[in-house]
Amino acid sequence: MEETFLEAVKEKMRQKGYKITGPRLAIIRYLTREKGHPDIQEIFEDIRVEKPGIGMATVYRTVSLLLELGILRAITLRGHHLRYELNWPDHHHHHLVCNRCGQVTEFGNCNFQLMSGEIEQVTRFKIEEHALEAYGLCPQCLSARLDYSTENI
Amino acid sequence: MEETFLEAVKEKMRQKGYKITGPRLAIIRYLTREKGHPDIQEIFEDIRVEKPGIGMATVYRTVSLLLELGILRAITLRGHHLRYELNWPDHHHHHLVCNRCGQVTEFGNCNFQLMSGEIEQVTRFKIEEHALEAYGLCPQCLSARLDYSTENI
DNA sequence: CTCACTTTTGATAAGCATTATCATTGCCTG
DNA sequence: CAGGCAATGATAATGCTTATCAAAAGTGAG
Repeated sequence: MEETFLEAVKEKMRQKGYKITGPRLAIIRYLTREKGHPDIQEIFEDIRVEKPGIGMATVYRTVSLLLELGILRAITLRGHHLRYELNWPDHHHHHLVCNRCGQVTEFGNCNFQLMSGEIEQVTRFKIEEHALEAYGLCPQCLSARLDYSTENI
Repeated sequence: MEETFLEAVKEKMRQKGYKITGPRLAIIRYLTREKGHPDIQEIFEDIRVEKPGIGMATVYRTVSLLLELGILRAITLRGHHLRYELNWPDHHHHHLVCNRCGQVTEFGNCNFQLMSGEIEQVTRFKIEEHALEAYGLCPQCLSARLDYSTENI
């Protein structure tokens, strides 16, 4: 899976005439390993562990290249700074963010298509994509809060 | 409606001990008039028409105050910079963004509650809020594109 | 395999947006 | 209406992102 994806990425870069360099490969490999939603700073720091000489500018340039190629997707949660995730094929999902600890979970249950027809009729837009974020309390913070309420009875 | 809302805002500010000043009032009044989704620069420029002496810092400070009080909501569309809209009571809606011209339209048809139960069961989160954005082509850009395709036949 | 060409890299400077500082102004309570 | 303190506006400082440029590295031809 990871290897197939990596090959597909390389092929896409070759097609567009971009060179497959050490820093770029390191970043792509890191992103296929990392299953979270790192921001640019985290990417930089993690990559530096294995490639100490890498520069911040290269990380910025590589990230925007991968965005342009559709390999990477950017998400903003609560309007905070950008976080990134690989755009795995056939992995439609959305994000659930804990209001207390900030933990991000993915969920796949999305029946947006049930609304989209109606929205298209009302607005006359032709909808191509959508993004959904839900905010609430994760199981850990939920039980912590329940404990706290109990204490106060 | 606008006046009632304005009074409610003032009351909330008084309760929290914030002073009701000229610049703050001007910004709130502007936001109740303006029905779009201005960014901080637009707010600054529009306010300066009626209050030429106002400083950018005051606009930033007032916007974050209004966000803190829940009077204003921030939205990020496509991860671009923040835009703002008043948090009118009982006005649940989402945003539809044109991929070509950037026009933003609101829509109210949202049946998120149909998914939320299932998501809560699967993830064990307690969902409190959600945000949905749809991207596509607005009616104008849609017909422009159709014309264009026709030309190429 | 080597060379030559072109892109990419890393270090650094430059550019913007946002936040902090601080003397002055102006709300608000008594 | 006067005193106290928060808010303002101008400006400096900060921090994130992009631009610049010489050196290094990838690629394709021979």
